[in-house]
Amino acid sequence: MKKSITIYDIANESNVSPSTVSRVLTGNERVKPETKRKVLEVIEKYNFRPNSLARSLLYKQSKMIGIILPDINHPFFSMLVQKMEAKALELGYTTFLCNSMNDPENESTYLQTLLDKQVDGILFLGGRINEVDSNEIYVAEMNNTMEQVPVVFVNGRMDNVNAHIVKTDESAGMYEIIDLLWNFKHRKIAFLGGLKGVSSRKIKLEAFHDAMTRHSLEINDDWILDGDFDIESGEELAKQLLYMKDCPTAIVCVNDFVAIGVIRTLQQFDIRIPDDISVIGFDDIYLAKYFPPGITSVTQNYNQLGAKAVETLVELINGKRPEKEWTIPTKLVVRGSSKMVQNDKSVDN
Amino acid sequence: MKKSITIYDIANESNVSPSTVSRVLTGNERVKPETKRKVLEVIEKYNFRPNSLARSLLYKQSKMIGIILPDINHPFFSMLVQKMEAKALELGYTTFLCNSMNDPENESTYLQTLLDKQVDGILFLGGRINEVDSNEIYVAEMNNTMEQVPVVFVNGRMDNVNAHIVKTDESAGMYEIIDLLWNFKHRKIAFLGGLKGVSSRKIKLEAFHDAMTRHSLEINDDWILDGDFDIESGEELAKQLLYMKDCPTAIVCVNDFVAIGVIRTLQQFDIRIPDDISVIGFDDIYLAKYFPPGITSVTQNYNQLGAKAVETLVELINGKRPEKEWTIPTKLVVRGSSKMVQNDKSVDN
DNA sequence: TTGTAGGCGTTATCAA
DNA sequence: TTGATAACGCCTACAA
Repeated sequence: MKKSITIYDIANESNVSPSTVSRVLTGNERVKPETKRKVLEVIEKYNFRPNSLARSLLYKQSKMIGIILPDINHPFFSMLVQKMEAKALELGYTTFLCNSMNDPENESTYLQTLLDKQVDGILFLGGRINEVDSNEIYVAEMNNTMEQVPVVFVNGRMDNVNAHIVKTDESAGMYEIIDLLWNFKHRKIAFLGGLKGVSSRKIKLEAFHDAMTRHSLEINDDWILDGDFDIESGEELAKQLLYMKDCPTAIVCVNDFVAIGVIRTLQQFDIRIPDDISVIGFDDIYLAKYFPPGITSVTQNYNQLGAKAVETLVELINGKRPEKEWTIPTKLVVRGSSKMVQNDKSVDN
Repeated sequence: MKKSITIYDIANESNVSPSTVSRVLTGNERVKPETKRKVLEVIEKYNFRPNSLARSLLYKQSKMIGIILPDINHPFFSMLVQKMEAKALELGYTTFLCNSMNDPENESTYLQTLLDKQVDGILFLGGRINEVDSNEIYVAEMNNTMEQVPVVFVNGRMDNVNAHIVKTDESAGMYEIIDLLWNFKHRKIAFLGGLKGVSSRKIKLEAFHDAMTRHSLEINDDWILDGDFDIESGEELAKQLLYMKDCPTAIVCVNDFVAIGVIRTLQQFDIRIPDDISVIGFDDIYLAKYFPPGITSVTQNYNQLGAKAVETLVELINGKRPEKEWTIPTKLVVRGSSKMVQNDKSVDN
């Protein structure tokens, strides 16, 4: 099928040596303009391009960055990955995407595959670096990986793994949310969703506690429910909430998907959003703006987050010493799902 | 940083020759159990793994598949890509993702990059293979690419490019939609969205015409509006529709995003979905199920589509002769956004 | 300015 | 059963 053509072929046809062709290709050394022209002609003619595998072998760098993530089908990751790819390209790297599908074994396999393929560095998102308690084996594996190639964690960390970290300020985002709700006179606030033991829930929940306490707001533990990160979970948890005698006036969700589920379920029970209950999401996915009544959410500044992660990794690759940990600010986006509490109204069921 | 360790190191430490180490690694030839054990021990000790670049160079195959697509951030593609990756992995290949961001220049660059990286085959989605009129330069480029490596088009084609094609039966999907609407007694049907000159619009629109004619339904050209494939476009087009004296009772959208936009706008104008107007989408993205009132849509059978595309490509790589063109059936999913026309109701404005 | 030779890490062939 | 050698495609000293 593919009679792949090499510098030797080009050299033959141009009546020069392979090294001269190579020189023309790299431009690192000078070649007589005339021979150069001749060689370029032949290169053009055959549409020749050097085998980057052979080059990588020689240079000991592949100009590839590996990205391990749980699931590209989640808008948070697909958005982030898109930004990362763009930044990597800008810096002369291509990216190698690996969906672990949240299976730690897949993560291990991919980690190994990426090393085999000689990527110059790895960006790790979600999965094991998002577990509150890190599994010893995975810690060992990560550390072993990091001996071979630089690794940057995005929005996560692992105990006993001294990786560089780039993350969004999820805590600050949560403070903003509670501040908003406080200003909107909400005093009865719930926190819904997220898997127990997953740090993106834990971080937000801790900030939730802090912020509530700071405003001297009482925390009702019945209103703090864990589940998962998807729409179904939001629906499920909202129902649980509705069975309770006392209901909150505002619900903070671990992400926008949960918020969507919550909103759907509440509406099915004829509870109006935001008139009866305010609902807040997190991540500001594309749909947050469009899902009626528009979801108040916290944007993770995908562009900055992705770019900084890639930049940090590339600096490490180049032997520089970037910040060990870098935090990207978040920003609250207020939309229709939240509003000021109306004194003349109350929710009972 | 990375004092990369080679079979020579392993050979030295095990007091055998590099070739023996290689034999242990590949398992292609027999080695004395005792030496094998010894070598494996050292391999284990250093956590050694062979450099796959070097292997690829020798084998002239990288076990990598390139995927070029417009934008991973669109649920249609992210879902599809996820399935493709899984299937590729199953067949022993890793995937190399490239977001062209709908820029033909990026497509060209990536095509070249993938060849440079010696991928064994390329899956091409969207972009230039989705243009009704193919640009000559891109045609030439595609043909040139196909001389070097097998290429499979997914849901697209190009004039004068004789590539293998795997696609969903978008026409059949549209027939199903019109049949449904017919059974629901709709007689006034609109078609909204999609860029003119993009084939995924053209195919659906042609099927729309066919199906309408088949049912002897009159087609009102004012109700056939083009725009884009996103939510904003759906909103825009719905407004245009509302300005007209006569309004359809059902709106068929080029995809779910457009449908979401249409539904939003109609609801803002106090038009009830589906009581006043039925709205149909296409693609059955994750959110179609959850966006109130639930969007009736056509699923593209992502799993089958992705798997078949990868299988076809891998067969080509292995010198087999798969079907030149393969069509995956679609399936209509009926949800809350469509219903039977109520005779006692009419929509005027 | 250009050519020769050696090496990047691996595997396959051939000989021992 | 094992080792030496050449080859994959490219690049860079070094020599000419």
